[in-house]
Amino acid sequence: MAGIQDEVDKQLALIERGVVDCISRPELSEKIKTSLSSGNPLKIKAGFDPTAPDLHLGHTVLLQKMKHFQELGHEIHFLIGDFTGLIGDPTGKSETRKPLSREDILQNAETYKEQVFKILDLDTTIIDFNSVWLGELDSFAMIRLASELTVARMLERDDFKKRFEQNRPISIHEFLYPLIQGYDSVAMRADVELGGTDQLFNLLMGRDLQKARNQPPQIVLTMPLLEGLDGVNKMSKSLSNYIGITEPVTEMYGKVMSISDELMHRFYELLSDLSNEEVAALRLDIEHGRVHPKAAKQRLAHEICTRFHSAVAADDARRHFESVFAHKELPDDIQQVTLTHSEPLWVPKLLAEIGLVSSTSDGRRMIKQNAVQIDGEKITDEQATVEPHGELIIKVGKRRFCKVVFH
RNA sequence: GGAGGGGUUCCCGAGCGGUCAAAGGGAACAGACUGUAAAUCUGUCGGCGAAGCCUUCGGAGGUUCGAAUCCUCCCCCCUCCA
Repeated sequence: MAGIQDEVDKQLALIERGVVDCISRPELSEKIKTSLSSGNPLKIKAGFDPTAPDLHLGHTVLLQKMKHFQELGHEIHFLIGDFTGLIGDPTGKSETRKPLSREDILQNAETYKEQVFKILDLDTTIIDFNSVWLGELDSFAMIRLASELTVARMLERDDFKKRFEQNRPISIHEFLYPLIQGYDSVAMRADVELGGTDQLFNLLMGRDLQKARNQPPQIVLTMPLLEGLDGVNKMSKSLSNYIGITEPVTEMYGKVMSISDELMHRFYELLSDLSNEEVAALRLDIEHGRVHPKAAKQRLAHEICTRFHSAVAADDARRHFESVFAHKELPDDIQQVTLTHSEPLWVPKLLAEIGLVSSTSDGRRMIKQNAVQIDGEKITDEQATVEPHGELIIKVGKRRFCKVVFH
């Protein structure tokens, strides 16, 4: 019997790592114990909204936690909210989101699948679509569901409460969203549901509804939200402050290197494999000047790139980064454009033509701002022209390169 | 059903007959400083081979020498009362 308790404690330790809320721990402990003694794995649910076809590092915080459960032998359900996506989740932004078409959702779901298994184990992950059971829910059942919850309870949700107090609109269908998400847990008989801290209300809703139907309530675990590249807002596609897990390795490496030092620690905390102690130690080392922050960031960038690409690719990305930005050399995979012209070319026009700037006006501006180099020479005259022969290496700003070949 | 508020350049948001390509902030971009850090400072931020011209202020018309600003109709959003 002592053996089981040890195992329970071991599992709890891994599961609780990085978790913000756990509701509730005793129940979780109990569930694990039951699972161990019965040999039935726990059903772990995590829902994904099918709006963003690209998973980013923010999502991986949650996926890593799912992975932990998977490693412990539990049953992972990757739930794609294809039905809820039709409604539009009111979460976050205080305005209603426009619903997606059926085609979009399916398309997005496919893309999700391709990406999820960079982290989760393909063979033991179960992918569910909530349209399977929600599509069958008739108006009757819907009304019954709605009767299991009060408006007052709904208004406890922060987002709703604020809007209600400020006399801003709340559509009825927004109430339906948490309700339906909760119903998913009922339909799935989930043991545990995972989500970001912003999902707490919705996750608890699952517990309420399960209780209303005499099911053992699910354990709710929330994970911290990862900040985006700006270091302020949460990482999200719509704010374009994200690092997508399918991005080219050099992009990924570069983006990690561009984050602030403060944010780097956060990334270490939430994304790296280092233990909390190691992360804290690293922070101290940097504060005391024993480790250069840049080195620490490189290590982080390398680790992340390795996870989503490979160690070799990460090495390459590092070399690329060093040569282009530290030594200001030209990248080797420079984009090439072939042009045919007989007359001398006005530089702003050329820049626009090859897409390095958005218009000749923009090109003029770049020249005025000393941002344009041709064959290593800075262009200072807006009127400058170029002979249409041979090859030119053009650079705009720090990161825009193009090789032009004239025919 | 009744009363009122509003739609401005990527976003927020001023402007309410000429001096408006439109204040201010944010984002973004460029330059300086660096570790492509961050922060900071400076500049740019509709288009055009350009000290001039052209297209923008929800849509369509109209008044005027002149409209983002006034009028008419339409579309959309919001609030309050019932």
